[in-house]
Amino acid sequence: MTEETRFWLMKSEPNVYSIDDLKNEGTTLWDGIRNYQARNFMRKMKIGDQVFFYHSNCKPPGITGLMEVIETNLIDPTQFDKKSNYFDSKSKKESPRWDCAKLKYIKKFNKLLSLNEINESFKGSELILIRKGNRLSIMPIHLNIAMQIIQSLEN
DNA sequence: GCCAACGTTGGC
DNA sequence: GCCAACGTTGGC
Repeated sequence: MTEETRFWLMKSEPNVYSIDDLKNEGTTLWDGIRNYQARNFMRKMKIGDQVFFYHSNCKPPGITGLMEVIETNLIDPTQFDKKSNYFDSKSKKESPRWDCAKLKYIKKFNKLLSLNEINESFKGSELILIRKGNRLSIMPIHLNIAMQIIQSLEN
């Protein structure tokens, strides 16, 4: 990992799509993002960026694994799929509104870094965006914070 | 452009 | 199930 490595965090509910699902499949298209801020962050992703996999809406919520960006700027197919929960009637084929990145499984950490522990460790830090009330499902993680997260998970 | 009503996320 | 903290929609 180099100094230029960039880090992100992506949330998913484990009963919808978990780190174990990703481990089994190897790669996944991160589709279904319907929040502009999250989409815009995803657009900034570059191949090789590292991404923390965060399990949300479960007990306990927290960081469970690591992924890597392997493709970017892919059209999200679910926006045109009438059977999908993510179908968007306002999105046109000529100008798709939603796109996504493709992620590769890197590892599942031996332990979970719970939201509690994250909040304890990074109390008052503006560098981490996970906090009560932040419902953004994709967010950048500052390099210093990412290093501390990895260190605490690999010890 | 304002804002009320409504919908969603996600921790608790 | 509750509800805080948003985001979206649509009338005006």
